[in-house]
Amino acid sequence: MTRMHKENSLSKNQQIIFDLIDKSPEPLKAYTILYNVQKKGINAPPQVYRALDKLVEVGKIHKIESKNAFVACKNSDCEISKATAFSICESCEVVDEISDIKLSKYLSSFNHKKGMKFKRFNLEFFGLCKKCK
Amino acid sequence: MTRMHKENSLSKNQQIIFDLIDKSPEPLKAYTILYNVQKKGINAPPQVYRALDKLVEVGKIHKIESKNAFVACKNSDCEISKATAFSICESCEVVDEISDIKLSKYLSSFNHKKGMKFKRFNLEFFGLCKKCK
DNA sequence: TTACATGCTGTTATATTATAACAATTCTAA
DNA sequence: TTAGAATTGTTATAATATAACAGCATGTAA
Ligand SMILES: [Zn+2]
Ligand SMILES: [Zn+2]
Ligand SMILES: [Zn+2]
Ligand SMILES: [Zn+2]
Repeated sequence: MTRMHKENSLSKNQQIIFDLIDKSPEPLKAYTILYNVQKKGINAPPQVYRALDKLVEVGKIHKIESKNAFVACKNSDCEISKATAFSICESCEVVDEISDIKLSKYLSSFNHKKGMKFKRFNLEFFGLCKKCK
Repeated sequence: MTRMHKENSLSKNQQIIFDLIDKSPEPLKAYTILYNVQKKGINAPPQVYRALDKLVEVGKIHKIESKNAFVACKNSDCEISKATAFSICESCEVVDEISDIKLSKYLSSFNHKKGMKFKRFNLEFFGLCKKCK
């Protein structure tokens, strides 16, 4: 495989899987991804999960924890995913990444009474989107 | 089974499983729960998951989505779990439910630009607890 | 009473999500 | 060019969660 020199580049499998997630209008589950990349020679779950792990690590995608599904970051990689917020429609299941500076600042500077210093947060809002309400 | 008349009461299985979670200093996973209640005659996963679903629904417990584990609500049942926030230590895995009125109000009144009205949120903070940092 | 609806239970089987373990190859920096 | 790191490919298995069906208890309506 033609490999570029460094840092920002994704490996072959990572790129294939990122492209699929990035094109998708909805969060994708790991096995949905697997079925959709088998034609590209990715045959087994570990190949998918490894790529997903890496993509999450570098902030190219996020995991929607309440759905076990993955979306591409729409938000300059969220400072490597330290501060993520999503709106999730309980009816049509559409997920949008929220990018609200005030919200992000507010939560990033939130300090726990018990002396814990937070490095990261994930926030998931649920409701009905415009179309569904 | 002796059935009480209504509302607040939990069924036998629900009570057994709630008691176990409530006593636990840490979040419990479904199969950990299963192993621990087999002596009480709860033998199969659906029995556990059904009780968990109900307990979540009535706000007696919460699911920590990033860990697939359950904790008892420490916070007057969080208005039936409409507004939950947790701190999670990435080292020792201790989880605390955050009850911060200002935070809760701020998030409950947060409105999405795209016109979505939120009914519920779940927030998970990650970091190192006092002991681990 | 009978009939029906609801909620809980028990059970088997299966679906879905995720990782362990190992071998081989490719990339990168020195 | 060579050693380490990252990535890949592969098989098997672990961990998490639900489908489907049957039974029983309670409450309510006919
Ligand atoms: Zn993002
Ligand atoms: Zn919708
Ligand atoms: Zn609570
Ligand atoms: Zn800790």
